[in-house]
Amino acid sequence: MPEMLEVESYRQIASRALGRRIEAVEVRDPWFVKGGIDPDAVVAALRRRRFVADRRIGKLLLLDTDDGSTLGVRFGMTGVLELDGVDGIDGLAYGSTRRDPAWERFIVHFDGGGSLRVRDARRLGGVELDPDESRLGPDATTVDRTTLSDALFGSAAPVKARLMDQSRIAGLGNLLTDDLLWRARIDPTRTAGSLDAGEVRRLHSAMRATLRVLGRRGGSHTGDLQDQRHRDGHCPRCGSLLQRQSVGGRTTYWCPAEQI
DNA sequence: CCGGATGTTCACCT
DNA sequence: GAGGTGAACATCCG
Repeated sequence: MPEMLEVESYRQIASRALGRRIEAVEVRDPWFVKGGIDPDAVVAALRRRRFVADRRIGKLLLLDTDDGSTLGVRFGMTGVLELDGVDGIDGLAYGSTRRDPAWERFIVHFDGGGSLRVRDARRLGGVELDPDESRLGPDATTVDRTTLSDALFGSAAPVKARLMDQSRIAGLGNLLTDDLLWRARIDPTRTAGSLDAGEVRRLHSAMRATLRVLGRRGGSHTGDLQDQRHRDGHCPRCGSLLQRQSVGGRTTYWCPAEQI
């Protein structure tokens, strides 16, 4: 479920835990600890520390401790962050809201009884100590037109694949990308490097608009295309039958009449 | 029952 | 080197 809009919501929830003393850390699922580090090392790094800053780069949530280390959290497709029993997705449009204690993979207990919990049914997410932030491009909310243009320049890959390449631009997932390409009226299969200046301009403003509008509406599941993401789905603007095809390894929907 | 689902990583091709 | 494909992870939903 989480793309950058959801993770941004998680960040805001996590910010309420800043300054609290960490009493204990529970690694319910050792497999959930990434980066080739012993789960005990993560526990030791966080014990008795406080989180002093909350950050987000794309879909990666970063919590800095007063000790100079950083806890990185990735949510995969089904990860949810919960603080003191409140889900970071409350208030967002979401699929299943089921809570199964078996899905709790990583728990930070604070002095005074509160807790920060990472729940992930499919285990596609994970936590990591001091993740390599340099592997991510700039967050999509900060990308200007020149940066976008540079990210596309000279690439033979489909423009959609390039937009979702987290090392170029961080944060855009499958749903947001389909929606912004629809808004920009650009065919997702177009070669990234083939877009002219006017198209890059359109793409950039569509990207900004999509993040702003969907952020306000309640997340990446509130896109204009969302209800039509199925076989026989139609373009919300012109009514054409949507094209459905795998692009950049992901199921992609677009309007063959308008997106050229 | 079957196919597909918001993500990332990796092995293996072309 | 660049890009594509499929697998893996585990579960839910239509």
